Amino acid sequence: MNTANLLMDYDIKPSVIRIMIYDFLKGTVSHPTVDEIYHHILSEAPTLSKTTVYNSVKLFSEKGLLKVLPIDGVQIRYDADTSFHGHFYCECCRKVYDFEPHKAQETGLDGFEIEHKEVFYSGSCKNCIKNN
Amino acid sequence: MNTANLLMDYDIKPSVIRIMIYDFLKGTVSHPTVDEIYHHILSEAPTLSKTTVYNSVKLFSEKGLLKVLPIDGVQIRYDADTSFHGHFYCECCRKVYDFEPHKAQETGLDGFEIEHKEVFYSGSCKNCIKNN
DNA sequence: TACAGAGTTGTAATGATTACAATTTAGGAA
DNA sequence: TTCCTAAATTGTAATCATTACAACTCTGTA
Repeated sequence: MNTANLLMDYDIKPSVIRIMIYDFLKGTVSHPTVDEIYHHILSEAPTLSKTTVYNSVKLFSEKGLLKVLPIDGVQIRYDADTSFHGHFYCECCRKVYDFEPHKAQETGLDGFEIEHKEVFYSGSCKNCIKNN
Repeated sequence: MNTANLLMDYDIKPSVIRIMIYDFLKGTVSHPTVDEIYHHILSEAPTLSKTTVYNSVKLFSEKGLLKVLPIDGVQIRYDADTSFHGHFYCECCRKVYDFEPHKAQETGLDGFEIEHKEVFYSGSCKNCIKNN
């Protein structure tokens, strides 16, 4: 499916800039930050504002089109692959790798040194559901 | 074990303030932010500086005494329970709950509405290990 | 008492993110 | 086409968590 139709499926008006941002995210495995998205798109859209990037990724994630990865506590990263998978953050080179966490043995992390494991879920807790 | 000895076991000089900070973290299940730690300890130690809290939690986490939880991308939270367990972030009330992720069915989240699941590991990747 | 090192403090700087008002763009109606 | 309206985009300023850094304080020891 082309990106314009995909965005419309998610109730997002497919402007040129939004398509460029989404295509960049979809075509990379590096889980970019806003700053990286901004600098990449800037070469094709010289008048791009960083605010537009923030607006777009916020809209995309609200509509469920992006995963938000607050991995290192400094910059938020974004992932266009919304299927369930794990993320490995290398504290040395700061790259983020995908892996498959559901097996008994993780696949995709052979030779990696895992120092910390975190499982984060989010949503609404019982109390908040009751009070709404 | 008392806190002073515990800190020494982790190679941390047990100053009064460090003991107060660790005891507060150990005695709560709320996974506090630096700001929350600061305001809580301030009533007992009126000259406390927020920089000291930052220094202390940084030292503790480097020594492996605290888990760092960059859950919401805004403020980092800290957890004195370093055993493996999952964290559920309620996007409504912003509380963080512990749960047990290793069973087929998560325990501790009955009645909760899980909207997002993230699995984050960190450490050193294969390339960085090879180059060191 | 004097000294050294670590702990603590306060201020200033950094940097990601957000708020907001102004400007531009796109698309429909007259 | 021209006008109009709403949404998209832009740029600047503000916010806020975190870090850098230099000054000060405390503790223990010779």
